[in-house]
Amino acid sequence: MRPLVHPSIEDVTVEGILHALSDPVRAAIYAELAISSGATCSNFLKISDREIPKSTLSQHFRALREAGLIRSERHGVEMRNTTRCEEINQRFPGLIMTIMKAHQIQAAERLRTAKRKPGGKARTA
Amino acid sequence: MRPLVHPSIEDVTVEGILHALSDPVRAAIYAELAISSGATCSNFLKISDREIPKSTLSQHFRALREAGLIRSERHGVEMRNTTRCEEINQRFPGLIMTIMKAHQIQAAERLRTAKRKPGGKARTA
DNA sequence: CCTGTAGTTCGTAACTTATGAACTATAGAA
DNA sequence: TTCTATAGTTCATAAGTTACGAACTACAGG
Repeated sequence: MRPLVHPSIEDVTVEGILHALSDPVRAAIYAELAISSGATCSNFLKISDREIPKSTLSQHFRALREAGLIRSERHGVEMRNTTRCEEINQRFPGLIMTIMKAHQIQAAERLRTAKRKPGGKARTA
Repeated sequence: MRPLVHPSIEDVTVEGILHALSDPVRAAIYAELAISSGATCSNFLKISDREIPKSTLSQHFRALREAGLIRSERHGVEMRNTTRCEEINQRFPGLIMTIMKAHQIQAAERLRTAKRKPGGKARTA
């Protein structure tokens, strides 16, 4: 089994970070990890009311890891994941925090909108 | 020819913004537009030392437009593009600015690294 | 060594993106 | 009005990426 890849901080790119966090599932995982550090992969088999298959989750963790957003370490049979936010914040000040904040704002807004028109989804096509 | 789509600001999503700006060509276009407002599509046929085909450019502009990042208006035979940064900044404070700043930091760093090892590209695979 | 749990890899189907060729839209000249 | 040039869009398709089930590896505890 190929060893885990963790890019060194100089190899972390903005494109990579943005791409990784542009997926709602990955953004949710990352947000959760930022709070409950050390969570394992299968803590996320259910996230934001959605079932995610194990293989898909594994790929998402790989994407986060190879973008340099998280660090994963094997502990016995499971994988402990932690964010690399301090390092990234050194290199790109405020980036992660601002993105997470924006995701929060959006989530809050969605809650409010959902209450008004449940199940709705408008488009100005 | 189908009319231009500009999502209303409430329909703009963080995922959409991140995805749009996670492409280096689109990030470069957006950065340029943020300075020289009103630029046209073909002002970017050459960007960051790369030739971009017209059809590809057109798609990139569409991506930026449909993510809500820019506004495009026909003026005679050409298209004038402007950023929607004020609107977005209202909704997601600091998001765009921080991302552009991070891109700048990275570009500056790349210049420095390029001087040291010209043509190089390392990986911690 | 057997079993269970945690996660990875592989193959493939579904989706996305890049691009050349052909098209539409507009301005200005003949 | 028609002709020509310029700016940009659309379409078809090839190339690349992503999702996910099935089969696998890795480790812990009987």
